[in-house]
Parts: sequence; C-alpha cells; structure tokens
Amino acid sequence: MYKKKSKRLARYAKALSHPVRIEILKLLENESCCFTGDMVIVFPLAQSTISQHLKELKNAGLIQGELNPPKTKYCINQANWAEAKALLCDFFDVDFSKSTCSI
Amino acid sequence: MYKKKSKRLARYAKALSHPVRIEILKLLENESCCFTGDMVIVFPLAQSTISQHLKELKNAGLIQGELNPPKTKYCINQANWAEAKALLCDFFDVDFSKSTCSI
DNA sequence: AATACTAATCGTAATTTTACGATTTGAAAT
DNA sequence: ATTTCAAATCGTAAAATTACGATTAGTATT
Repeated sequence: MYKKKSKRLARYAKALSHPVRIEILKLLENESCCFTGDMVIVFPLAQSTISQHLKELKNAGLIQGELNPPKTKYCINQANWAEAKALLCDFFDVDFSKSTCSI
Repeated sequence: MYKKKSKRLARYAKALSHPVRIEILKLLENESCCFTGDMVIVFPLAQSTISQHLKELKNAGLIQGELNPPKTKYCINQANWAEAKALLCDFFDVDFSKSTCSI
C-alpha cells in the first residue's frame, strides 16, 4: 500500500499532532524524566486525559514508562526518538549528520 | 493555553500524520509541481479523497494550488515548508543552519 | 448553446480522537 | 487487614478524520 518509511513517519507525526503531546515531549527533553503527576499539574487537563496522551506517545514509541509505585516515571525512548528525527530530517532534506560540524 | 510554537508544530505534524499526505509531499518535492489528476493516478484512492487530502495540506499551509483550468497545479509553499522544517529541527535539536557545511 | 474535462464540494457512514468523571489497580504505609 | 496514594482503565459523549459516490462548478472546445 504505502511505503514503509511513509507509514513510520506518519505514525510519529501523528504522535506529535497535538500541542499537549509536543509540550510533554519538550518537558521530557529538558527534565529527562517526569512523573505523570508533574504533568497533571503543569497542563490544564484532567488526569485521565494526560494518561491517555502518555499512552499514545508510548504506543507511538516516543516515550517509555518505568513503574515506580505508586508513581510512574516517563522518559524519552532514545532509539525511537532518533529514528523519528532521522526520518524527519530525511523528509525535509536536512543533513543532520553534519549538525555537529563546528567550523 | 499552549505555546504558540507548540501549536504551530502540532499543526504541521497533523498535516504529516497520514501516509498519503507524506507521499504527496514527497512527490511535490521531487516533481516540484503536480496536477491533482497525477496523484489520483498514483494513489489508490478516490478523486474526492485525494482532493480532501490536498485541501488539508493547503489549510495547514504546506502546499499551494494554482488554478490552471480545468486543471489545478499544486506545489510546495516554500515559506511555510521552511517554517515547518525549522520548528521540527528546533524541536529535535538539529542544527540545520550548519547542514550545508561541507567539511 | 452544448459538450467535455478536471477538480472541488456535498452528503453520508464508519472510525478515531479528545475530553471528562468515575472506578479500578497495585504497591506502601498504617 | 485497611487505608492511602498515584496512575491506569472504563464508560461515555462530542467532535474530527477518513473514505466513497454523486453532484456541481468552471473553463475550453465543438
């Protein structure tokens, strides 16, 4: 049907298609890790709604949750994050392999 | 509510959240321009469905249509395309300003 | 004026997304 | 054994997405 790359990219893009999910990921980028409760405080949404968005990010593979009862600690799934970045850079013709060039 | 950047990025990501829209954009990247009819031939979807997807890409600002009756020629909206690229690079910490460094 | 052609729009159905409150789960502390 | 707490799940409603066939619009051509 569609190309594998297109499907994977669309999948990641879908995960990024809601502002709260963008901001959750930004938070995890900065803080490296976060509890669900922290996000419920930060964002003006019900706890169940935040959980739902976290589940979607997890299903898309962008984050992973580590059980730490009664809390859950979330962080970025680095492998898939890197894949998403690579797919997007490829799509937009960004040569990210040179992005560390300092000259 | 949400940060302006997050909303814009989410908007662009949403446009990219369907495989056929990814492939339409790839086609436009390669061919630089395309008629609706070309895409109807390429993709296994009804003409009305393709039109719908083109409308979404147009609403998101990623493409623009030039009336050329009875045909319509679509191409990438370079300004918004650049913005989407910049927002994504910023989000993924890719320094795309250095992407042309050849050393 | 009538016809032909492309593409947009309309109407519709099925599915998915988004959001919420209420309930449940599962481990820790009392 | 109960209670407590965070987080997941359930049930549900409203809205949005995706897809299709049918119709309409608008320009060229005959």
